[in-house]
Amino acid sequence: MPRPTLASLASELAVSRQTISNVLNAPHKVKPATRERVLAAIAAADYRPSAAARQLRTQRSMNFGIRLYPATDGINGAVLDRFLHALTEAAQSAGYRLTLFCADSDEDEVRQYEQLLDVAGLDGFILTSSTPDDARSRWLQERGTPFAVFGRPWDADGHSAAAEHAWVDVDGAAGTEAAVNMLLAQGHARIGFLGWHTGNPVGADRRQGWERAMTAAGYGRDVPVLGAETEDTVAGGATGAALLASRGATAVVCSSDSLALGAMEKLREARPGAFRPGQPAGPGGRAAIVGFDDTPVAAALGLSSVAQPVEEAARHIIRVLTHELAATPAAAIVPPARQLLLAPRVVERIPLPLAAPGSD
Amino acid sequence: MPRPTLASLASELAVSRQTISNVLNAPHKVKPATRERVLAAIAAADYRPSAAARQLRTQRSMNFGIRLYPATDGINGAVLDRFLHALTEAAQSAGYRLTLFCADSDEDEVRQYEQLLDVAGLDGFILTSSTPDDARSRWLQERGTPFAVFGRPWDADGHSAAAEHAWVDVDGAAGTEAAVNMLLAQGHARIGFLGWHTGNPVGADRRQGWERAMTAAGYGRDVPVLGAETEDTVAGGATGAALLASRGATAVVCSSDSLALGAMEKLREARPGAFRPGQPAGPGGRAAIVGFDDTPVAAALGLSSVAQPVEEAARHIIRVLTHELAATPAAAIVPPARQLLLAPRVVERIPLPLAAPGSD
DNA sequence: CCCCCAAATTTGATCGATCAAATTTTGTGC
DNA sequence: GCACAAAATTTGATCGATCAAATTTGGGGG
Repeated sequence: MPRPTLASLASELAVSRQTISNVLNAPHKVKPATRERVLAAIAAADYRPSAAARQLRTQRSMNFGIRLYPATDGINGAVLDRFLHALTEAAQSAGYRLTLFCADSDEDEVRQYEQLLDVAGLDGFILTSSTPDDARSRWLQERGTPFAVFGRPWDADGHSAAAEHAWVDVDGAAGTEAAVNMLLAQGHARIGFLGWHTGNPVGADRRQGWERAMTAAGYGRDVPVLGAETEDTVAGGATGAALLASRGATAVVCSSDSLALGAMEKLREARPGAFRPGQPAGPGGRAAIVGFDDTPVAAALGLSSVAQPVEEAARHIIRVLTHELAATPAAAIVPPARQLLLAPRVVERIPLPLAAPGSD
Repeated sequence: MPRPTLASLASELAVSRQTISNVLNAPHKVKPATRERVLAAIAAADYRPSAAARQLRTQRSMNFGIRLYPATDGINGAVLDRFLHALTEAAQSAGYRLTLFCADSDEDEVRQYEQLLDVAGLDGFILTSSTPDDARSRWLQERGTPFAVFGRPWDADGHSAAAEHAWVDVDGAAGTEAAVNMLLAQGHARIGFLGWHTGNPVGADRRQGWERAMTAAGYGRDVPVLGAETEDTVAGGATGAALLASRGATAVVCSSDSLALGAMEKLREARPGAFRPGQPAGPGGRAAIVGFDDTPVAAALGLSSVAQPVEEAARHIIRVLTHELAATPAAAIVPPARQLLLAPRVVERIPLPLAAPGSD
């Protein structure tokens, strides 16, 4: 038995195609009695309208596109993983689907947009990283294609910029600030920061939170001494942490879990005492390290880390996009914020006592 | 200016719709001269056929579906990440797109199949894990929907089973076997195995490779002593490794990088000497640990690991699916293997000397 | 009981492609 | 030059939905 269509259902029910269509798309236009009858038949026949036919007529594919980046560093990639899952879930429950694509570069990405818009008729895109003076955003904006970015817009100098388009981001500075405050509460004073040596504005933002918190606590003069930058690797974290330790840091806030992992490994066996703050930071009085992104590695090793509310970010992005695409007379409902900065939260953990001195 | 359509292009060129359609879908039916002329016009107008219209007529969406699992353990999740990327890339260059979806359970997954087939007209599915006596495979098989599985079929008892459907898998046993052989070559003899305590057939397979290699090397009598099973966490790895060490193991092959990470952490500071094989395994003569999946964490920490050729697996899956969906008269070309077991390879690494004794 | 207006329902056209069949063009042999 | 098949091209119908306009139904007032 072939799949039911509007026409087949209509003749069975002795009503017209349009009535059934109205039951689904404009129920108020149908008399309650018929509506019930039609709904029952729809359920009985397991009828589901064809997306292709609908798209052909309405020019809506109910599909968003998202670029998949090559898995560079799976440690941090885990964040995007969670984001993608949450996005899919949110899209699905809003009646949208997600289409994946790959691109070699940002220019290629724009080429893919063009293709996907023409061919698949995608209704919008989700960008998962914003670059300074982002050409992709500009292209989409000019073309009038709905899109939302996970990441704030940055101007060419790496400063937070104003933009028309929708975005959601996590307030990195607030995250490092909270991390510093947690460490201060634990009795630390000489709190270092280990960041990236790239000009990445995201990194600069995270560093700023540390500076702000340190200054507010009256340790502003330590800022020039206790900040270090390196490449975003475990080895870089180890080297950087050693440097900060030699400068007297008893705790380190890092820009990533990779760095934090390196720092943790390095400091695990460092001279006892050197990292002992007023109050012990954890078993064995080891240095306190805080990472960023709260990746599974951090969870596995008992590393404190700043957690981004990516699920919430994803849900909001879908909310904004679907609102934008909704039928116009939505004046009644409150539109979601087109620009939203979410606060992260620090996950405090006690390091796994795996290799604690004296254990076997 | 609106997007060009077959009709608009046709009237411009003073040929019929069908001729242009033929140029794209059956070039041999068109006289070379007209073909050139049409192709030039297509390129000039940047014409791209609408997937929705095409799908409506041909009942082909050029779209595969794949379920996204919640990111449970990002350490191992990184493998699926790479797989997904490779899949997207391969699909894209074959002219297909990938649609994501979420499901709460395997039953819900089948419900989603039904929906996606009816509504979006997906052409096939890719399953990324096979369970013993898999109900999803059975459903797809019965319905005649094209699909391919990343993972071998297992019968209800957890043994490798025969199946009609297409699948690709990585030979886990061959991987652990190779790992053991590598360790043997390094001079180790008492090589332990640390696996999962779940009845998971994938884990059983990996354990078997170890047993096989140990037996072949004449250490068969050690097998009952040097094998241990625990939960798949870093903590489990630490505990398990300690146990195996106490039984005299000088090296451990693990079922996952999580376990290996725990083992490595634990043994990093273990009694010197206890883990020193005939030939030093690495700096400081520490125990040799081999993980599984070659996740970024392993790379970051210098942990040896068994690497799965997921990219190749992904490409093959797309090859099989596209072949299945290709126009029937493909008798001329060699069909790709519908069932394929790929060999993994051991990535040998020297542990990062982060916390080597005597470093600062 | 009829007229009128609003509510409910139906009809015909359309989105943009492909399929199947009809038509025109081309080429060959005599 | 002509008949005739093969090659090339065109025409009309169709996939399954929605839009816009036309038609039918129903209820209230005079």
